Amino acid sequence: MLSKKTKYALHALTYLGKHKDQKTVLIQEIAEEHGISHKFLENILLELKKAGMLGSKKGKGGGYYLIKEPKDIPLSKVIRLLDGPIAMLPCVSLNYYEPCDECKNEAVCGINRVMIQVRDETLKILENKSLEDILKEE
Amino acid sequence: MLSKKTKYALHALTYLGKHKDQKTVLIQEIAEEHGISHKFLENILLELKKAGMLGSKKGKGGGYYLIKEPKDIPLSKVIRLLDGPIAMLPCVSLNYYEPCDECKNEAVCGINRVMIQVRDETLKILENKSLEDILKEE
DNA sequence: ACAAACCCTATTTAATTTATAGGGTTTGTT
DNA sequence: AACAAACCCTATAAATTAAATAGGGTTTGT
Repeated sequence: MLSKKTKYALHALTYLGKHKDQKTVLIQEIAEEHGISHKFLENILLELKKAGMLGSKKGKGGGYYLIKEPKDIPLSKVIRLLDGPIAMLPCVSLNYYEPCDECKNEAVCGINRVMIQVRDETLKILENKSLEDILKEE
Repeated sequence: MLSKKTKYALHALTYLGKHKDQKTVLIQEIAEEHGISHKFLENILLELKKAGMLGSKKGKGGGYYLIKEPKDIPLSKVIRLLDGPIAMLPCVSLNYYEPCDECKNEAVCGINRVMIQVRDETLKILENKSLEDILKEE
């Protein structure tokens, strides 16, 4: 299941997507809309900004705004950023690889092989769904 | 990522699948093979048994054995049993549904809609991969 | 009778996630 | 130039969940 961080991120991105005619949107506004703690959401928006999905403006009248087209923000990117690996096992993760400690020999592990297939097929899904798909449904 | 419980379950099932010529296999044997605590694994095998995937024999000379054909043990079943929902959000889970508490109106939530699609496609994958696929790779 | 091996429930420990705290920096307005 | 609004950053605490341990109970072959 997605962490709250990722869920909040998706809600925030959706909100920003729906208000992209405005120059900026306040953290407070998004937080209130979804009942999220201001400070917690702030950390999340910061991460999204560092990852290049959002821009922000400081000072009075500032706020956040989408810096990319919704179609260029795939779910895979958001999930990886806030939740980490998409793969089901560390030993098949493309971005966060680590050996599994209960696995004696990865080279001959059937679980590993099957999970690589699962990962590839799952990635196809998550790379093809974007913020745009969410916005189209609202 | 899969929990250790699920990983251990998959390793145990694989081990049992590779030894299905024997009548029974000891917990201890599987535990040692993969460096798992005997007691922790015991709990997991119990769950697999209650779910109808394994049989067991008590007393001296007893142990566990596969009660189903490997092709009839889909990954989706193992994951759901030990890890819970496959869906990414509680509000789109088929087996463990719960409303999302940060969602104001599920009926008009684009995230919900898209995650239903993701769930359906993910399920296709996990229902079509079975223990047999793992065994074929070893 | 005895010991091997599964069966069951409860508790403890460790890890991770979620949330809070507290100040720092930038910038528009007066 | 002062002030306040609003983003920026790091560290710590609280809550939740996952992982492991504990301790005995029951069955069964020899």
